[in-house]
Amino acid sequence: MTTVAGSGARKDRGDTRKRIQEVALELFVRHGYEKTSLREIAEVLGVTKPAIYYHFRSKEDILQSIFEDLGRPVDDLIAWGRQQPPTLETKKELLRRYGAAMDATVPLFRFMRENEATLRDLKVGQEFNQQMTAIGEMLTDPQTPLIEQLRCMGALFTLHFGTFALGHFEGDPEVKRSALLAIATDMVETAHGEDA
Amino acid sequence: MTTVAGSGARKDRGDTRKRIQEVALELFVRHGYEKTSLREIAEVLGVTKPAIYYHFRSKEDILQSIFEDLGRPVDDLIAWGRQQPPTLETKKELLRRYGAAMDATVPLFRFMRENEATLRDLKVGQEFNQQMTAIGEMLTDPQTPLIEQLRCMGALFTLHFGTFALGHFEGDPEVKRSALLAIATDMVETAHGEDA
Amino acid sequence: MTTVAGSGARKDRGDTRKRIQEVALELFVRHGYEKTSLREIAEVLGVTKPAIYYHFRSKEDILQSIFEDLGRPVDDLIAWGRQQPPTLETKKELLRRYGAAMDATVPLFRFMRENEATLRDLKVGQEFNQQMTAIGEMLTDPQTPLIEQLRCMGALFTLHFGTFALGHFEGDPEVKRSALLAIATDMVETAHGEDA
Amino acid sequence: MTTVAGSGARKDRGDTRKRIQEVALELFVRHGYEKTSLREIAEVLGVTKPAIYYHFRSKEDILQSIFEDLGRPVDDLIAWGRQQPPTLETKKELLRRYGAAMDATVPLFRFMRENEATLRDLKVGQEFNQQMTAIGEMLTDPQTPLIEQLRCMGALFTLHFGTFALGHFEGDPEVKRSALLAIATDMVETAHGEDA
DNA sequence: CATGAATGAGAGTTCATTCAT
DNA sequence: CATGAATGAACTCTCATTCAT
Repeated sequence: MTTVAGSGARKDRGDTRKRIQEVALELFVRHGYEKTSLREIAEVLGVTKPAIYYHFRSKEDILQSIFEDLGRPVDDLIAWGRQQPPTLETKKELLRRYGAAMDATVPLFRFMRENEATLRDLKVGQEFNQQMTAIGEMLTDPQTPLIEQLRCMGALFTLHFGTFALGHFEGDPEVKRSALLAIATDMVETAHGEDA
Repeated sequence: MTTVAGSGARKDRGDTRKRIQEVALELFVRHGYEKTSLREIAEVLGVTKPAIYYHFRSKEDILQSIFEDLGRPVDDLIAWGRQQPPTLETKKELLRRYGAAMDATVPLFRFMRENEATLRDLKVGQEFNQQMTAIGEMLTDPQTPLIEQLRCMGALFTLHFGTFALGHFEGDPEVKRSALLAIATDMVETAHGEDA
Repeated sequence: MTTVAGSGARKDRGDTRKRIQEVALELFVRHGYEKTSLREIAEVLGVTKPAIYYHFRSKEDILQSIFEDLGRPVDDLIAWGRQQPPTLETKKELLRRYGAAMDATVPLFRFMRENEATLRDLKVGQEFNQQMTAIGEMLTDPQTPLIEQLRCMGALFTLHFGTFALGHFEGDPEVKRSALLAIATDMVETAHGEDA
Repeated sequence: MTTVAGSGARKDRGDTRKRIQEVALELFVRHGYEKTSLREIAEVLGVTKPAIYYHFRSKEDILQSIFEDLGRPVDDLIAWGRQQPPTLETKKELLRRYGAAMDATVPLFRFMRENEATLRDLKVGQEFNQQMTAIGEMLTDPQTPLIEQLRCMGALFTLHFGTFALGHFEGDPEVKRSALLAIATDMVETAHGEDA
């Protein structure tokens, strides 16, 4: 009935699953994970709750799947970092790539930051924590003085949390982003004893 | 109704209210605000739920009161800052005092950071956000180049979020704290064109 | 629609229907009727739920069909019994054949016994109850004293429920079964005033 | 408001808990455990579902509590039996008392029998099974021939399941009960080599 | 014959909150 | 000050069942 092949815009295809992820992430970001109910997600999508359960086994599973799809860039980044020599150049590249990865998935990162308590005992939250920790470890060299380790960590925080605060400042987004990266880079250079 | 400071020996010395706050904060920090139920709080305290409602009008009210009591140092800090000239020295002192205020109430700050999404539409969360913003504004001078504004903000982030990460590093807590403060101070000095 | 006995090589030899029955009975026995979901049955079979609905109109229909296929021996037994004279010899033969019928379909009987409450308002459960009652009536002669009627009924219960308890005793299954039958036979003989 | 001490019929007292148990048992017996919903129980009682949860932690907990209250007689019986010598007289007394215990709690026993599959993986069901097994073991002497062991078990089954079937027979309930007990007693006497 | 996708109904459970006492 | 008892609303999740394909 609703058939006919042709070109165009079908009501749904196999994209329901993806639409669930999109809507869920949007609502998770807006209201928080706990306060977003499946009823709400279903309502926005115009389907019923069980329809969601056809595609995902549980509410947590929706989140999990979002992370698996969107979190990959950071996973890749970590894998890449582990194969590089721990030089200053590597660290600067790490920051550059991390900033880019964040930028591509700001909502996900915002969600992570804002729901830390909730995610703590959700499998997915622990994985994310490990990601952050892993990158932190690549940036900080245990051989160096404490203050320099902390400075590298500060570089990461400046970049990470600063990204979310960029909205408070005026100017071209691209310019703001590279300014932020420049600051973070300065910090690791300072930590390595170079002149800024 | 509200506790009177005044004189004497009250039946339970009015500390029930305080105990509720303490237990609540501890559980809020541990499990998150949403996932902490009043039943749990009451159970830990060994009282019944209505007993809590005698002291507080709602769950949110408990949180509110905690902030009013514990968040005052930051309020005071902001008030102080507003009366100072916007010099480098002021900024350095701001960071120093902010670090000290955090230190005195780490759990509260941790809770804030980890429950941002939840708190966002709770009155108290907005107030906190204003606090952070207010301090940020005192540190950043809109007249200076964007990158230096961002650097000052990075100093705040480094200090703020770094505090929570200090546990990952070895060493005397006092030493770690002052190292962190030194880094933040470096950053605002750099922003002001001074040599680090 | 319904399977045709007839000739030839069907694509999947019509055994899908039978496999559904087998798996369903096994799960019904293991977890109970209510707690066995069609999803579970479908999963074990490696097919989808609608595939089951192709063969059966409803969950209850699956059960119904199992009974029609496996419950026939008892139906036949009842038909046979109704054509015999109500002698002691007939009763002994009834017990013998009932024991044999049970033995051939222990799982079904076990399922019946363990899900009585559930089955009560399922058509199939009522039919089974009528079976039990019918056999009971053939064994008990309303003309005889109450105690002897009860004794005959006790013979049936001993045989029926004892069968399920045989696992608790050691020994050759065949030996145990005939011992049980012997006891039941003793009882009806006693009821008929014969020496055991 | 609804106060006033005096004699009479108060709307509730502390008996809500007991009323829940009564209604629940009645519905469990009538429709089975699984098919009885808390909504139904609440509706019959004229309260809301959470009211039930104030008194019981879960649906299973309701059942558990019913058993703890009503199942005690059998527990006591088992305790008593374990302190007696394993004589014929003891066994006869066991049957007598078991019959009496059942009679006092027919609905509970009926419920057990009819919901075996459901209860199997509910803690309470396992406990009940142990009860039955315990009494069976007191009646059967492993030293005697298999057939006599089975006969004793048959005595228990006759008494147990016969009790539920008594409704099918006419006559004074008291008379029917003692007839049933007499049959069971006969059986254990026969097993002990005595003349019936 | 079979599947992917969806639905309506309802389950058990928990929550913040409110009375009368 | 505090309790016992209860409520309304909402939650996550599961079920048997039904389509169009």
